[in-house]
Amino acid sequence: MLDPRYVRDNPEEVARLLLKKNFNLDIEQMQQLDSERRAVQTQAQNRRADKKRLSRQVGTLIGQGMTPEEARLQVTDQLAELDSELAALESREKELLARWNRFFMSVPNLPEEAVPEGKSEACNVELRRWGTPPRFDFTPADHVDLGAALGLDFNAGAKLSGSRFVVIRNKLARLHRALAQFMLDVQVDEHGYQECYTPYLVQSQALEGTGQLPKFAEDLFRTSTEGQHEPHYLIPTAEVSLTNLVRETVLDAQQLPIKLTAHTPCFRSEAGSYGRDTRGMIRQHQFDKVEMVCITHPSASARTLEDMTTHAEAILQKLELPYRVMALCGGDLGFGAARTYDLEVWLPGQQQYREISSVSNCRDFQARRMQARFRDPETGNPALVHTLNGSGLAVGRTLIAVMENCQDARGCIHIPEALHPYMGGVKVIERQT
RNA sequence: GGAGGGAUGACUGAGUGGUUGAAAGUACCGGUCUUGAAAACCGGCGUGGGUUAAUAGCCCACCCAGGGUUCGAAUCCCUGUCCCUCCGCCA
Repeated sequence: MLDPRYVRDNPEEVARLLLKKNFNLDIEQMQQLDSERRAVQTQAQNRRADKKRLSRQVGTLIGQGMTPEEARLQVTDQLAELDSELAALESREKELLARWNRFFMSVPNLPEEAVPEGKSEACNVELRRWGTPPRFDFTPADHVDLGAALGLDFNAGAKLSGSRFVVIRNKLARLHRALAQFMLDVQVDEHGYQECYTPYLVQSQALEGTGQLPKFAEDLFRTSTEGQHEPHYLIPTAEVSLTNLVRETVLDAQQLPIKLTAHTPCFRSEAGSYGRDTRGMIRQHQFDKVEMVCITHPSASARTLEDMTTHAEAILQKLELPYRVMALCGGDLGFGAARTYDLEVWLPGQQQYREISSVSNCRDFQARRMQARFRDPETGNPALVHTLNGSGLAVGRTLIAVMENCQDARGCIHIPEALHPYMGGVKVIERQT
């Protein structure tokens, strides 16, 4: 959530920045809702103050020796009047507050000034490249064709669960596991993240904290509401579990930064992406990811975004996979992000770069929703932390990248050296047939 | 699945209808003392919102959440959520 006071005081600037993100802020509606809410709230508060004074009077009168009945009689007339007034005011107050909340919870984060203009991913700006796409003296196959003989089984996935699911077998499954282990080890051992194991099912509050709810319910898988339990949602990313670890806490300044990582499956309904990336395992309902989350002092988040990006890049470099770093334009930024870098890996089968990691600075947007704060030694008061998240990396897509970049003319996969310790001696994945 | 016990401020923990936003302790901040530090002593110390030029005052709300009883609720009643203990079942 944006700081409502800031929005109130700087509506034009806020609207201008939101427009960069393809979000049209209706200033008039916002101001009307905001001022109406405050007006009604002030009135209701004043009536409540009156009422409080009356009940205190009763207490005083009883203390002076009056019987409770007598004392009560002193205030009944005034009270009846107040009560009817209050009832009307309070129901309006409640309704306005709910509307106000819905409105402000649905406004995306402001992009930073440095974010490039642009409506769609076509306007993203390439910052740098690493590595050179491999040259083949044959036509490189994509991971679907390669995988057919190596244990990548989309039919089995469909049989069990429908479209956008996959079963992986044999050495390829081992490679998938090796990648996740390798990534987690690098982030923990080399970059100092704390390894976490977290729930894959969370409650709605957690998703509200990170911004998936209330706006993007259709992207999530929800458990049935059978019984009286609150529904659970499958996490669309470990960002939800890790970031919400600091929800409703006041941290010591010395605890910052907090660096967390976890390897989890992620579940996305992919509503609205029908027909996109239907071939292969680029876009699945279930995929594994190693996630990095940093909780920082507000002054450190810009720097941390750069650091986290290099932490994600380190994985690709160790795997010797060519990639480029993109600064997302305003129109391509996620709901909670103020600034995002995407890492795109080269896929020879598609002859293009495809997203494999996304690193975002959410500044205080999620922190405000979560009430995640630290005690600021300067003021002695709690202040909102900044939150950042990034993939380090998406495991499924990394598997694809390794397959396509490390294939040979026979359709075998040559495992990058960094993974050898994780592959139990296997250096080449041979075709089965 | 059965039986019971809980949820109070950054933390520990009192408090069962009337200036209680809430004792006490810890932590934290300021001061005295000290060469310095520690200890001791004194003082301060919740969050959100409204009003406002104000991070000054004043006001409202908040003792898990939502309803209710009452002139008045942290305290009584109902519902829900979460946590814990014991038994059963179970990866």
